[in-house]
Amino acid sequence: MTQTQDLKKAGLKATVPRLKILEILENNRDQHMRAEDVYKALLESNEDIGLATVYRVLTQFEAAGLVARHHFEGGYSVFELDHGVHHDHMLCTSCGSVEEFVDETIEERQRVIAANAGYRITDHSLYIYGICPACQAQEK
Amino acid sequence: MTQTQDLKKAGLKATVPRLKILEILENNRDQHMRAEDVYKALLESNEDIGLATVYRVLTQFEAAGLVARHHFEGGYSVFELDHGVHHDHMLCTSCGSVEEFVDETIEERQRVIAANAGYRITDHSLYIYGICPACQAQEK
DNA sequence: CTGCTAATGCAAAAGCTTCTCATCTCCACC
DNA sequence: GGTGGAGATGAGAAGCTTTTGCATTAGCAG
Repeated sequence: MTQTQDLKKAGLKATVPRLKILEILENNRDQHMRAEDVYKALLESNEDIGLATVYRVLTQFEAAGLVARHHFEGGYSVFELDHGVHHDHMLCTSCGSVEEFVDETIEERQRVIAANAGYRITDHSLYIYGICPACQAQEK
Repeated sequence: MTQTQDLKKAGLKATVPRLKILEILENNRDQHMRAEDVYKALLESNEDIGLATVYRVLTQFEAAGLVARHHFEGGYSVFELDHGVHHDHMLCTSCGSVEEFVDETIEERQRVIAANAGYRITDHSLYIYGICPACQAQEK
C-alpha cells in the first residue's frame, strides 16, 4: 500500500508535509524521534515545513494510530511508527539507547490487576531504566 | 524522628522552606502533587516561598530519596512522599484519580528481562491508563 | 556571637508544545 | 481539465512547566 493510501485510510488528506513526515519515520523505524528530530530531518531534505506542522501532523498520526507517542524521562515526547505489535521499552540512562521488548506474562498480569480494580484499560506504558552492557563496560 | 532530623540525615540543612514543603507532602500522603500544587498549598499557609524554591527543594528531596517523581501523561512531574515500598500506578484518564499497586510477578519479570539483556536496572515505571469503575458507571 | 557557605526569592530565560491567523493546497465536483 | 471551498500550512507569538542568574538572607559550626 502506498503512503498516500495509508493517509487516506486514516482519514487524512495526502498533503506534502504529511507524506514527507511519514517517509522520515519509515526511514528511521529503529529510532524514537522527537518532533525536533523530525523537523531537522525535514530541513536536511530541503523541505520547507514548519515545526508547528510537525507537531500537528505527529499528533494526528497518533490519533489515527499510525504512530505511538512515548513519554520517556526528560519532559518531552518521542514518536515511533506503530508497527502493530505492542511492546515496552528499556532505556539506557547513560547513552540514551532504547531497546524494545514484549513479555506476555507482564501483559497478562496488567490485565488481571486492572480487572480486579474494575478498570477498563485504555493504554499502558512500562519503562525500565538502567545501564546497558556497553556503558557498563566503559565504566570499568 | 522529627522532620528536622529527616533532613539532616539526608544531608540537607533544616531550612524553613524545606520543613514546610515536607510538612505539606506529609499532609497529602494520598495525593500526587505537582510543584504548582505544593506552591499553592504554601501560599494558603501564608508562607512566603517562591515557586523556584519548590522546584529546587523537590528535586533535592528526590535525589535524597525522600520523594518519588513520576511522569504521568501531560508533560509535567508529580511528586509523592517515598514511603519505602515500591509501587506502580494505575490512572483514570477520565477523572484523573490514581491507584497504586504492587505485583511481585511483574517485578520479577522485569528483573529477568533486564538481566537477559545485560542491563543493570536503576529504575522503572509502569503506568496503566484506563477508566475507573466510578467513571464507567457515569457513562451509562 | 560571628562569619562563611549554602539556600532563597525574584525575575528572566529556557525548552517543549500549542495557538492564531493569513495564506495556500488538496480534491470532489463540474 | 478547471474551480470553489474546506481543510492544511507556515511563521511567529504565546502558554506551560521547569531552570537559572544574581543579589540577599538564613543556617549553623566554631
